[in-house]
Amino acid sequence: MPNDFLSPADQAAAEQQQRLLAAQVVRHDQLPTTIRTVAGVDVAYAQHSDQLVAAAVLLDAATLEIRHTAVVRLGAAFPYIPGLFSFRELPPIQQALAQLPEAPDLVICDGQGLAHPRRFGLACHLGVATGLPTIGCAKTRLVGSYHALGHPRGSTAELVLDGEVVGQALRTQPGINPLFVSIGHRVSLATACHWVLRCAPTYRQPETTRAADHLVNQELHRLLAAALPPAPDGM
DNA sequence: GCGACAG
DNA sequence: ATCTTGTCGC
Repeated sequence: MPNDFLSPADQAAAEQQQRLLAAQVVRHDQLPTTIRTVAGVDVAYAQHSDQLVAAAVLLDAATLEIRHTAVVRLGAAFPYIPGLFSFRELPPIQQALAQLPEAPDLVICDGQGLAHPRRFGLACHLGVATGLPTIGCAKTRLVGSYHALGHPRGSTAELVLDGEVVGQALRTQPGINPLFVSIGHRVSLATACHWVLRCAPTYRQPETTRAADHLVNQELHRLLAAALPPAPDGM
């Protein structure tokens, strides 16, 4: 019942749902004065399976050390369609987040926030659905255009769509492809970039995403191994 | 009509 | 995202 809005009857209904919920996105800072924990979420799946594996990881915001983790498995209820990504990945992600012993002060998502055709990417959807402050942090662009950015770590370039700044291309490591950061919910674009850069001191991707990615792949491999016929040990 | 298209 | 083998480098 509470998940009805996550499983629209068809594509048109899903898009209408996005237009409706997009009005609820808070684009300014409305998060704790002191951020103590930051969470990462990610999803993985096997091509010939309808099973989605999602993970939520809670990191200490000061040290970036892992404090808690949660992994869940759930059947896919929606196909992957660019622009309707959240209807596929949000259900398992929300379940994983709910399994954490405590709610995070901030969540960094693996996907877009406002940098979306209807200004309602995964990060916005998760934020509005949970009320948590969220940031969109994607590896590639979905919409908008941007100019070349500098090579140093921390260089940025505005991502523009229909004359509106919907995000920022942010270089987290010198000379390495930038990430695409956008507002999810209750976090301004400047603050979002600040936290993504802060969480990515060593690698291109923030530690939150890296930790969640590692967990889902580990769980996926366990699933695949358990599903395959036991290999004969030829000795 | 022809590309582009988060994960 | 997933599939897929080796290769180059710290």
